Amino acid sequence: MVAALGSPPGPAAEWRWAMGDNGRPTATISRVAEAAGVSRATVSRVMNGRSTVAPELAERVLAAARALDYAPSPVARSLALGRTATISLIVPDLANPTFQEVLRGLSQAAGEHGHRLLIAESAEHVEDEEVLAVEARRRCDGIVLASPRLPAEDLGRLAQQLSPLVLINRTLPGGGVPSLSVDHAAGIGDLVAHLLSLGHRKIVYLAGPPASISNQDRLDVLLRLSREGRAFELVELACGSMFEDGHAMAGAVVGTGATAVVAYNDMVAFGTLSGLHELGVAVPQQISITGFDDIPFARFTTPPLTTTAVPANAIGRDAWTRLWALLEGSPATPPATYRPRLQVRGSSGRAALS
Amino acid sequence: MVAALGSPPGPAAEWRWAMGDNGRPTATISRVAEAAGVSRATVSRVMNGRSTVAPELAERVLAAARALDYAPSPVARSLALGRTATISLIVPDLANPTFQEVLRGLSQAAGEHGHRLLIAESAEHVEDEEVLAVEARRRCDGIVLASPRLPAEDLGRLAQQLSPLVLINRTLPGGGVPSLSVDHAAGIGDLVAHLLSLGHRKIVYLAGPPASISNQDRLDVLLRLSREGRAFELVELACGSMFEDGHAMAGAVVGTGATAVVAYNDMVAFGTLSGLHELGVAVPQQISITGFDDIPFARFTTPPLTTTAVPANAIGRDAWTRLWALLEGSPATPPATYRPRLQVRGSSGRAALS
DNA sequence: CGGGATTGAGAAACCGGTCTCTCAGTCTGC
DNA sequence: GCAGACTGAGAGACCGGTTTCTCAATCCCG
Repeated sequence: MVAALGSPPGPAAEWRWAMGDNGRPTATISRVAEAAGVSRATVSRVMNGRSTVAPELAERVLAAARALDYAPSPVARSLALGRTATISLIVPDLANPTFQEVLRGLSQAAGEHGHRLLIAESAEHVEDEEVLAVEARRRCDGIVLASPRLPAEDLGRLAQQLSPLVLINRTLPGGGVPSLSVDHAAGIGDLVAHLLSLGHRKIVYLAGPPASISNQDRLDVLLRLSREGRAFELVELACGSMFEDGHAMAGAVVGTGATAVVAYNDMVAFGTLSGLHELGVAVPQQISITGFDDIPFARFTTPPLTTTAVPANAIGRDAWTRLWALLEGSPATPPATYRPRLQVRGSSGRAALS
Repeated sequence: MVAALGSPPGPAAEWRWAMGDNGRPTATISRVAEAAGVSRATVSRVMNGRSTVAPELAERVLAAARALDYAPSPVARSLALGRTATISLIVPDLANPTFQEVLRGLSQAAGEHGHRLLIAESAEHVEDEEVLAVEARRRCDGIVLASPRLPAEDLGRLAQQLSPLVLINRTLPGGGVPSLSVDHAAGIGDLVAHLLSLGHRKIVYLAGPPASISNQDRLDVLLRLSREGRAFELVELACGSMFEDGHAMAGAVVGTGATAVVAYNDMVAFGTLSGLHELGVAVPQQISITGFDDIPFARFTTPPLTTTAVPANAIGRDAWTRLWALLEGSPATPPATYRPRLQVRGSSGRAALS
C-alpha cells in the first residue's frame, strides 16, 4: 500500500527514469517521496527544514534520501524559487592582473555565502558587451560589471536591465547603482608629486585605450596639474594597455627628451622598462618610470616598479558585499572610492640633467 | 476571443505577473503566446526554429516577442532540456598564473561555442573539494578539474560522479576520462641537462606541496637522474608553491652549498631570486635558478628566469575541445601530454667554482 | 465533553520552458 | 471524387522542485 503510493502503473514504468552515471536511476524528489511513502511536499519540507514535520517522518525521508543519494536539483530549485544562487562577473580582459585579483576576491566572498560565480570576458567587442551582459544576467541573480569602454548613456540604459548590478571603475549619475571605483586622480596626483619632488619637469604620459574612462581620468588630472601648477611639461603619447604597447613606445619616449614616464598601468610600465633596457637606457638614472595598479609582479622587475597600489582583491570582496545587500533587498549603497597607495620603488629616481 | 485565450480570470489578474525592472511584466512564453494568439508550443517552435511554422504565424510570434522584449528563460530551458550550456572549472588556486591562463583559454573556447563558465576555487580544503565538485557538477553539463592533491582512489570514485569530466595535470588509469597533462619529467630533464651542461654538480630541488602529483613527478625524475647518471648531487628542501615559500628558503639554499636551484615552479623561483638578492647572493654568478611554467612575468625578473614553458592557454582550449566532444556523445579521447619547452634566460649560468 | 485553535501533511498549482501526441485541414494519387 | 499521406498547430504531459490551500487529527480550555 505504502510502496505503491504514487508509483507509475505498468511493469516497464521503471525505465521511464533516466539513468545516472552510476547506473542507477537519477534521484528525484518524487522517487524519494515514493520510497519514504510521503508526498513530494513533505520531502521538500524536510530537505529545506521548513515548517515542522513529525520526527518519525523526517527520519524516514532522510533515510530514503540517503539511500538514493538524493540531492535537490539546483536547476529545478532555481526555476521554482526564481533565484539561482549565482552571480556573474563581466570583465573586458581576463589577462589583466587587476581583474584577476578582483575575480579572486569576488569568487571567495561569494563562495563563503554559498553563491557560485559565472565569468564572462567581453574581450575586444564593445558592441557585443551589452548582449553578453543581458544574456549573462538571465542565468544569475546579479552582475558585477567592469566596462571601461562602454559609453555612459549606453551604460545607463543597460544598468536597469542588469539590476541588481554593481559597477567597478565606473559610476553612474543618479546613485541607483552601487559602484566601486579607484580614485585615479589621487593616484596620479601622488605619482606626479613624487616625480616633481625628484626634480622631473618633463613627463611623458603613455595613454591607455582612448575610450577607457580610467584613461580619461588620468589624462584629465595630468592636464590640469600641468596647466595649473605650470610645474612641468606634459607630453601625451598614444599607447595602449598591454606590455607590448609599452614596449613599442620605448623609442618614442626617448625621443621626447622627457626624464620621467607615467604609464597607463603596470603592464605598460613593464613593457617600457623592457624596451628601454633593450635600448640601453638606464632606469631610473636616465629615465624614471611609474606604473599604476601595483600588480603582484611589480615588486619583481628590474628595477622594482614605483607605482600606486589598487586594492583589487578588496574591491572584489566589497563588490560581493554590495551585491549581496542588493539581493537581500537593501537599498543601493552609495558609490565608494578606493584611494590608491603610492608605492615608491626603484624605477623612479632623481631627474637626469637634460 | 483570441485575446482571452489563456488569460487568467478576474480583473486583478494582471498583478499575478512579476514585474520586470522596466516596470512591465516579465515576458514569458505564455504572454507571448497570448499576445500572438497562438499556443506556447508554437512560440517555442518559432524561437528555436524547430519544425515548420506558417510564415504568417511565425511573423506574428516574432513581432509579439519583439514587442514584449521576450527572450526564453535559460533556467527553464535548462530544466526542460536537461542541459545548461554551462561548464565548470575547478582549480585549487586562482592566484596561480598557470591556472589563470587555463581559465582564459577555457573561457574563450567555451564562449565561442555558446557555453558559459562557472568557476570554483577549492582553495586549501582538500576535504571539501569533492563536495564542491559534486555540487558544481549539478548546475552544469561538465567539469574541467585540476586537483593536484586529491588521492588517486578518491579521484577515481569522484570521476564517475562528475562525468563528463576532463582532468588537468592528472591521469586516471582505465582511460575513461580525458586528461591533459604536462610532461613534468621531460621538462625537469631539460632543465637538469641544461644545468649539467653549465657545470653544475650540486642541485637543490625546492619541493612543492608534498601531496601534489606534479611535485611527485618532478621529484621522481630528479631522484632517478641523480642516481642513474651519478652526474650530480641532489638536495631536496621542503618548500611550497608560492612566492613566500621560495623567499623563505633562500637562506637554506645558500646553506647547502649548491650552485643551482630547480624550483617547483616560477613563483617559488621568483621568491628565491628575491630572497637571494636580499642576501647579496648574485644570480647566476653564484647560484643559478630555474623555474617551471614560464608564466608571463618570467621574462621581467632580474635576471629573467630560465624556465620551461607550459602552454596553459592551449591546455585550456584543448580542455574545452575534449569536454565538448564528450557533451556531444563522442567517446573519451585518450590522455594527451604537453611537452614543456625549455626557455633559457639570464637566471642560469656557468657553475661557480666551489 | 464539546468546540475552536493549532498542527501536520497531502493535493494541486506554479515556475517557464520543451516535446510528444493528436487531430483537423490540405495535398496527392488513382 | 474519394481514400490515404502529409502538414501545421494545439492540448497536455513533463522537467524537478516550492508553496499555497485545504482538511483531518489533535490539542487546549471552559
